[in-house]
Amino acid sequence: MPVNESITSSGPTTLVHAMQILQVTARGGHRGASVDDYLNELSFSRPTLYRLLKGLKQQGFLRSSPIRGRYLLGYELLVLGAQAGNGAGLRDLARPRLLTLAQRWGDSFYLFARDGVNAVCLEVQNGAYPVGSFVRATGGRLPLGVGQASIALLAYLGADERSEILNHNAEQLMDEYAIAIDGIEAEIAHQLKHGYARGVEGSLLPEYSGLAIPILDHSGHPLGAMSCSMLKSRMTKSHKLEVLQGMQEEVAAMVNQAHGLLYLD
Amino acid sequence: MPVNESITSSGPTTLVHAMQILQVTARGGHRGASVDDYLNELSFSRPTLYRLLKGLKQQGFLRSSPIRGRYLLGYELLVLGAQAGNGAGLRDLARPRLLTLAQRWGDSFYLFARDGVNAVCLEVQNGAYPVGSFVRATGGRLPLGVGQASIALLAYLGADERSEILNHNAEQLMDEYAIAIDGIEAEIAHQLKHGYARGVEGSLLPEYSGLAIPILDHSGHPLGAMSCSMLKSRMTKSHKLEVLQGMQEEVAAMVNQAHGLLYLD
DNA sequence: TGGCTTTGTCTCATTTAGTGAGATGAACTC
DNA sequence: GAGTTCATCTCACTAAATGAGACAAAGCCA
Repeated sequence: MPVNESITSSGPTTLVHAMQILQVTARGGHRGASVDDYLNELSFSRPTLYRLLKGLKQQGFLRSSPIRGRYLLGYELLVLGAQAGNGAGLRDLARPRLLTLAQRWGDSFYLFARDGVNAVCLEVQNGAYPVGSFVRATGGRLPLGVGQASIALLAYLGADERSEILNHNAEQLMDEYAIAIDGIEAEIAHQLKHGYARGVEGSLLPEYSGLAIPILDHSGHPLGAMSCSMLKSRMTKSHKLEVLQGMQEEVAAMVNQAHGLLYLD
Repeated sequence: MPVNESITSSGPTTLVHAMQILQVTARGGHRGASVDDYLNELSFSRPTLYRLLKGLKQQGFLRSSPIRGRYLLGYELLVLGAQAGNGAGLRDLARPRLLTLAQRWGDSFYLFARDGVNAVCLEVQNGAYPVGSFVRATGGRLPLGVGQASIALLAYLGADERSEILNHNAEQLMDEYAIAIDGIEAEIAHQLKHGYARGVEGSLLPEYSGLAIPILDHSGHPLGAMSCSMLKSRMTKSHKLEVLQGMQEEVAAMVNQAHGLLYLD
């Protein structure tokens, strides 16, 4: 089965091929990918494959597995990935704060940013209590509309942009998450009125609940969102208010710090 | 000033150029890089630059900054980076354990793996106490020889491989860290005798101290190392023993889990 | 509003530089 | 030591990336 070509479509073919190699490797998880995996899934010759593998290895984007003939993602990606997740320096600022929150309340806290029509998870900090979430780890992506953080992000985009995104995601939201646009718009209204988001109930993860608040820059555009997730049974009125206040305090402090940092060019 | 060409030397030039673009972008931190940055630091024409930028953007490896004409690392790198750091599935296993340790003892705990002649930090979990460390975050790299985790990793490599690495790093270790090979070998001996590493005293970070233990696979090869760092004043004999035991328990549990996971093909 | 700067795109000729086929060498397995 | 798979090499070929410079578009500042 050839790799999905709709995503990795245009551009210099060498580049596309290289990225396809990385994708195939990533799909292999911690076992990586074998020469055959590449040859089966991709559509270029073996010498070319080896040339690219060699190049990617030299750049640190791949490394060879202890198992001969298998390849793993290289640590250079780790460095770049850590950088990539630090958009606006947000991640560094958020990390210790998420930890504080998780330790204090025992729930799990997240930092999200917008990535096109998706929300991408920049950082997770799990607490002591068990938790179910759509994202498993840093780097996880969700279509905007799923989860409370999505709502917090969507609410502060322009109306046109928002409807464009929702329109784009509508089918997927309904099919995969059983979430209707109406529900999302209702929650956006709730976010705008009360300053926090709760997420739309879908068919998945019915026993979990969460909260999210946006992280806005000085002009009101969303830089990201902080969210938390917990068992519904833990979401008592008082706990909700406590956690919400905790999150708001941390985000306010973050934004202050950010302003100190962002504007010294 | 052109980008360091010794690292990014050979391979298909398109690939090299693309990676150079990513490196330049990464160097810009959360401010990314501008068209001029690329044109100054790299040696290809503007149309080519734009073609590559476009390609990289389509692949999700770059995104354009809110500031026009600047580019940031894309979130695809985040996904790949998260994967890359999960060598042997170790990171997923270690993450909650590092958190437990950090919460329990208040010190900072790390997961390291070997990356050629370097040690790369796969995960950090800071505790409540302030801490100084050579690595600031996930993705940080140190020449093998620096820090306690390095010792733990080096100790379980073959003698020939070890001396090759030390030979390679010797100059840098002395110049940048004021660490002598003799000292490293002494600490390796200590690791092998007592099962844990303490790190070699260099001129940097004199007020901090640490411990590390290796994470070995079934055949005794090092998969990684777990380490901790703390103010010297906190390193009492009893605290040291407690932390060490805590780390050993967590690593033992990890290795058990790993064996359960790694061998079901 | 209008001129100015910088970003981004286009065209086209040039030729580099990546490509495929198949053979060969190296490493590990049984 | 035979067999298998991984990795490299050579060489001719031409597809495909490149550079120069012109052109279009988008902010910016007065």
